[in-house]
Amino acid sequence: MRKPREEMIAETRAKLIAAGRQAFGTVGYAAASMDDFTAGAGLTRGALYHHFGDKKGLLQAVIQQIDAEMTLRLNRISAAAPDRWQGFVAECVAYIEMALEPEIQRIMFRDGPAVLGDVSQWPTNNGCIAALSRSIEQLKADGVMGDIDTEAAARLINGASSHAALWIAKSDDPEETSRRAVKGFRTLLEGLRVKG
Amino acid sequence: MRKPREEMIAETRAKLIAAGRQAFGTVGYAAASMDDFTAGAGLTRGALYHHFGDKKGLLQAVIQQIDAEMTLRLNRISAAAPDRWQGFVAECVAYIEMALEPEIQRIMFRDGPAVLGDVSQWPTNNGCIAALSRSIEQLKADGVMGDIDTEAAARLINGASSHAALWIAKSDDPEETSRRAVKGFRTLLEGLRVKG
DNA sequence: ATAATTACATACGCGGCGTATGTTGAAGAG
DNA sequence: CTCTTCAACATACGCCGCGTATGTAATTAT
Repeated sequence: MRKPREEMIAETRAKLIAAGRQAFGTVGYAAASMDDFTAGAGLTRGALYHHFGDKKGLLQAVIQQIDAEMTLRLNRISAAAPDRWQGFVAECVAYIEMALEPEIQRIMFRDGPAVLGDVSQWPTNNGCIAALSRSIEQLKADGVMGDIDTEAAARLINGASSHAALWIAKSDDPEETSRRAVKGFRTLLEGLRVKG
Repeated sequence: MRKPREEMIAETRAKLIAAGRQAFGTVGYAAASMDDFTAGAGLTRGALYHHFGDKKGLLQAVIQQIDAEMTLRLNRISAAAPDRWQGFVAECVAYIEMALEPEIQRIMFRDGPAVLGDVSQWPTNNGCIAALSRSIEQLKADGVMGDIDTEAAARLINGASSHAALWIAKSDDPEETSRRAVKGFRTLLEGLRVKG
């Protein structure tokens, strides 16, 4: 075995990220004790501080991982659609649905921004914004979407989506609320489409 | 002086809310030490626990106060507009601008949701959502806005606004970004307007 | 082979939160 | 008017969690 060392290190990092992700996603960032969830991974806080600097550093790594997964899912969805507009709409709806998952909601839309500031602002994890922006750019090039600032549109849609998800998740009847939200969302997007 | 007692109590409550608001709005909820900011108000943590139960209780009171102020401002703005549609747009733009104020941004859009969950969900402080909903309801009745679920529209617009504010506040050039955001936002709203 | 660095674990102190326990002064009963 | 009671705070205590400083074993470099 030439380099089991690096593998062990990567494994340790992965274990810490997984443990943190689990804890952050369930009890939340503030209530997650580093002693507890590192012990759960068979490690100590020493390892965490060594690899990630501090608790926020680990959160950052967790967010980066989740963002990558979300971006991948979004890209697959838009690629599978019959045309660009439908792909775009499907992408937005999927974004809402992802935001319904408790782990994503808690880490990406709640604790993340609260602890690290606006997460989508950093260079490392703007994957979802970037994915939305690319779709919008293409739609504008195709003449399907009217004249609107690309990044502004991406941000606004992103905000509307995440808030819609919060609304749905907190409602008494998530199923019904989800239908209302998605319907309203489609109407909103339709308003951006060039009429033909 | 008939009842200086109740006045003293109300004053104490107001002092605590003011001190908490100041601390939460500047250093943030998590970093705000109850010992510190209560001492700054000439009180102790004992008074805080007596009146508000715990730290979250105080945050709740602070949020309620700010929400009332924001609602008042929104209502005045929409009332001063020449027609309902312009009033609605002005209301939305004002909402973005309010969300730019550091105190509002920090307390209402960051720490509030992170600590208490979706703030707009509670009965006590959905003032801004309610204000938006009323405007939308009237526009629909006037035939100016198309068929869209009122609450869904209010939520989506609310989400887009607050996210836009975050984007602006964090950008390198807030002035320029603000122009882009507001312009994009107007375009988005225009898509909801019935064409005539 | 020894030195130096990496990858963790252990130990310590500090600050903050929540609670349990005073203490004071005002309102109500007789 | 006095005594009781209770509200409105202040004080005191213990626990937990974070960050850092330090220790240690294993790997790499020379």
